[in-house]
Amino acid sequence: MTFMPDGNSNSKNVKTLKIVQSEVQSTNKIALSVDCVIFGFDENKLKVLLIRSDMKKFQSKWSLLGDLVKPEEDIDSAAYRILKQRTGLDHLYLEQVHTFGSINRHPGGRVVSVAYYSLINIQHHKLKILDNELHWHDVDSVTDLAFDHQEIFDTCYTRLQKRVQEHPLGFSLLPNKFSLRELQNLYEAILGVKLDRRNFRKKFFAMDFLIDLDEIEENVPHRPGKLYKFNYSKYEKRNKKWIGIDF
Amino acid sequence: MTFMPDGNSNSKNVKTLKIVQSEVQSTNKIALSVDCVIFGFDENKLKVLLIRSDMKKFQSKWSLLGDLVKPEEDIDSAAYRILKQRTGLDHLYLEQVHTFGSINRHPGGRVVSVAYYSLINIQHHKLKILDNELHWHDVDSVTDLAFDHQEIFDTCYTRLQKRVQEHPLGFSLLPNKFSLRELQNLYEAILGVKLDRRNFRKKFFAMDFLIDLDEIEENVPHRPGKLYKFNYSKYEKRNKKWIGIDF
DNA sequence: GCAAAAGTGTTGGAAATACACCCATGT
DNA sequence: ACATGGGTGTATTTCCAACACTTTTGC
Repeated sequence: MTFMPDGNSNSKNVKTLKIVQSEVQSTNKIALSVDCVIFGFDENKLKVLLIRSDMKKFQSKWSLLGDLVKPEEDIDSAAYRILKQRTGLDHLYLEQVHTFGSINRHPGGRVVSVAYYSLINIQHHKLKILDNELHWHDVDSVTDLAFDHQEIFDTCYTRLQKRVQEHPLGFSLLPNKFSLRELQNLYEAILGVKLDRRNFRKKFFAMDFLIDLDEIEENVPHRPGKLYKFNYSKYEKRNKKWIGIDF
Repeated sequence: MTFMPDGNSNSKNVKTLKIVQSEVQSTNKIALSVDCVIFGFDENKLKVLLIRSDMKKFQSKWSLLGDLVKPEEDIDSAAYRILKQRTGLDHLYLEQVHTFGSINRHPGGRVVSVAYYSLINIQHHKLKILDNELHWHDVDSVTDLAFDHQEIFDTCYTRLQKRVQEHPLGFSLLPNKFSLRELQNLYEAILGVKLDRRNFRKKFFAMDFLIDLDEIEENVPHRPGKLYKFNYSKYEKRNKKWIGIDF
């Protein structure tokens, strides 16, 4: 990055560290925050974690989980910290999506927010902190969030829908052992479509990233399905060539 | 976004505007910048605009075009401003890619940078401002940039390679009227591959987004090719369904 | 035995790939 | 005439979509 004071077109324009430091200090009137869109999957529905806004102005509205980034904190670390504080969880899939920087997006002042999304397995981690009515909402019912959180949510949801088709993210929403039916329900919930069961199975078996655990479901009121887990190490070694122009 | 002072677990935690404002002000010790990776295409090579770093510490290194975001400036606007200042151009394709926020990425202090990339047609806009040795570099020769600009560049280049296959971005790098050979050269340069000429043509004709201008190239030392332009309005009306799970 | 979901194959069409020859122009 | 790239067609393969019946288990 280069600093360009207005009107300065001198080509011998070299700055000492001290000059740059004072430029940085005089310009840092912008606060930085992180907002997390945390997706989960339960009862064959895609869910998202929301809380009641703790700002008076948005008192009746739902809001994403976020916080200001501390001056000495990496932004990715801030996202992990928020996840940890809100869900008690570490080591989750977390992806930066977009940075929202409209001037008036936040009533408290100029706050630029970096949006992340994360996927967590609802079964494995019951929520322990329930402040501000923290709980899971069906993604379909998410409307009219506080701040510009609706836009952030929509962006993250769209990103998830795209990513889940290109990368095996979805497995982190499922139990360690899952049936193909559960996997298909997950994809149908995320993408909002119905898929042909036979073709779905064919596709996943052809990928050859599922490990047959030689176990079957229990306590289901019908013929139990076989259980699988995802072969991450095999997936990591694959080298996909991705040339395919298609608008 | 929600503010969560450490240790505060009161579920009636509602904040007035004044409280939030003071929180924002006490935390805004982070400067925000924008860095632009500006791609062009010339002589069948993909190019990128770089300048010499104007910081003493990186004096011999090349650097991306960037600047601090002003406190009252939208981040997208800042990116357009930088483009305008550096190239004299408006109304360009510009896409936000990623935000880089490591603690020590900038020697002048805590600076978080939002990366954008842009595509411009080198033929149409000769550079008029040449401060800091601004000029076009072959993307293949870009190494060892100042700051963390190598990482930013790599991220943007990878993003371009992906996007150009899904959206008709490439046309903004070409003249208004172009031959299919030029189009293919562009794709080959961006993706770094060789493509079969006949299949390439078949694919683009099948898409049916090219308008045949009934004109031919001039001053070429061989049989001249037909000229086309891209049918943006038809492209906008298309509704692509994009279900296709494929890791 | 009945309900409910598991499991399994085939076929036809579409799209991608591989590949070779003639044509138009400038020199 | 020749060098250069423009322009075209076909055969093959691969992938995807559509579609129906039998099997296993719980009740």
